[in-house]
Amino acid sequence: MTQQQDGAMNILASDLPAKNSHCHHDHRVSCSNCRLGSLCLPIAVSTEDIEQIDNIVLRSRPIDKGHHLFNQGDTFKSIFAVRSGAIKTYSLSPSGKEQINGFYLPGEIFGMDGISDFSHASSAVALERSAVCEIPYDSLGKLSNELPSLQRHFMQLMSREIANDQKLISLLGKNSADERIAALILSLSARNVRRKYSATEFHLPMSRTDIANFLGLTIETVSRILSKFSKQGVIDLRNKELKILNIEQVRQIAGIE
Amino acid sequence: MTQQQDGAMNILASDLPAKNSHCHHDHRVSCSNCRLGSLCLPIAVSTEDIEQIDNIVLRSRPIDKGHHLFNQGDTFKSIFAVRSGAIKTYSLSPSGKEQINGFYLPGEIFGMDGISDFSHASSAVALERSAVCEIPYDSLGKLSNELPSLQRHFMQLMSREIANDQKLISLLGKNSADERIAALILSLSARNVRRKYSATEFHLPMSRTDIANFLGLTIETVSRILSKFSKQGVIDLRNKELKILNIEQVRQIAGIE
DNA sequence: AACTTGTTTTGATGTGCGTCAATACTCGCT
DNA sequence: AGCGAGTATTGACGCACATCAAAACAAGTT
Repeated sequence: MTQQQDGAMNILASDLPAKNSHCHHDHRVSCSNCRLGSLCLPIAVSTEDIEQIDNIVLRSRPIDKGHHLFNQGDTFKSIFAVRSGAIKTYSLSPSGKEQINGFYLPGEIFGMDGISDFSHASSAVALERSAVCEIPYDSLGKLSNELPSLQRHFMQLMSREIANDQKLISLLGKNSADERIAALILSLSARNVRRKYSATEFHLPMSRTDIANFLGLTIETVSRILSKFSKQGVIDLRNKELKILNIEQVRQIAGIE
Repeated sequence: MTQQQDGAMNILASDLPAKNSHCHHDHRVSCSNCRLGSLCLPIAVSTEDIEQIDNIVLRSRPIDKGHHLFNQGDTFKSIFAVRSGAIKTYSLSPSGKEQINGFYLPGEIFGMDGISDFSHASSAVALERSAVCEIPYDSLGKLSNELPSLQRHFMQLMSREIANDQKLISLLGKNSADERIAALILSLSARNVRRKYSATEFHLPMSRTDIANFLGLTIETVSRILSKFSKQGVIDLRNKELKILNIEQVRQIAGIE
């Protein structure tokens, strides 16, 4: 039943358990003062432990829209947490087609696909001016040995990524275009709530093309369906500003309840 | 380039790095004597360490076709390795649709989706009479603290699962029915090779319905396309016995090279 | 061997979404 | 304010795959 509610909400990105503190908008700010509060790290970490984590986190200056954090094939060194803005990760298939694997919003972690063979299986690019925290993997590994709760949390993040990917697989394999788009809207809404923002009114950081690519549709289909939802009075969409007018109906379309 | 080759092959299941030894057909046999040889555990593990692993692994008696190892929602306690037979994992969407997430062959690990919230996000069922090793997660966690290489290996397994899921996402989002089926055939072939069996002649453990479900198609489409491949002389398929007659052409259809 | 039950194949028809093409909007630049 | 390049919308049409339906096959049971 809890299953049900979360169901179509978390199709994207690592929807991490709302827990501890780390990372910030100002790129010099420490984890302990981070406005994202309980999104990044495990709640079980004590105050002095947070300092240790602070020490290994690299805080870069903001990344401009369109700039890459890493590219497919790059040596894997770090995982990343979004502080502000939005990131997409994508990979190129052998035949050269781009597939977007996820959108990552503030408080979410990405870059974990590179662990298995020490090279990134995807590329990561900023959808808008963004700030990220970089967490070197070897330091994290060492620190995990001393802080079991950190290790457990990290495992959970990866497991959650798997569970999310599998929801997306189901969405792509079984659902109509209407359902996919409704599910995406609900996912973004839920993640916005987690960040203490409005459930019904927010900015879409990605282009229509990105939405289409991510959902396995064409840009025309996405556009048409969004227009249809607008005409039906389910949403109000002007360019990238989305207002959900009837969230119950969005849930119905997505096929939950 | 290595990317390319592996590309459409590993769309399913955790295609683990061919490494160390553990697990067997006879359900009493220890990891060190396991015929699966280098598939399960990290190569870096020394002889006495393997004994430690041996001690925590539970070897059940064979599971009959159709019997479940765990169900969606069950408390997560263990991960599993296939010793013989074949397992599928699937999850039910909120609206009750079944989605197969992966097929697992001997030497492959499954059940890692339950770590994030201590409950399984999917169900696992035997496609034929199968034997599995069960590895309790808490014992594994403790042991990992002492054996860093074990921990690293486990992280790699999870990361690989993520990478595989993402290949499947790409397949479902971007590829035609022909391409999907060709990719599945290549994946099974590659995994068969890893187990030192024929690349071109093997048994399909799953039904047409399962193939269709997994690939986001209907059973009729799967059947038609397999018939077409047969008529074209690309494969020879009698019931569930598959012979690949022209693997180059299968690669071409799958869209690699 | 005949009967049952489930699985797979094959055919005829329909439709959701892709493709192609043209128009409209947005935003940065000068 | 006006221009230009990217991005989004809308329409007309076609096709790949789904749906519906029936026949063929497989495997176990008596």
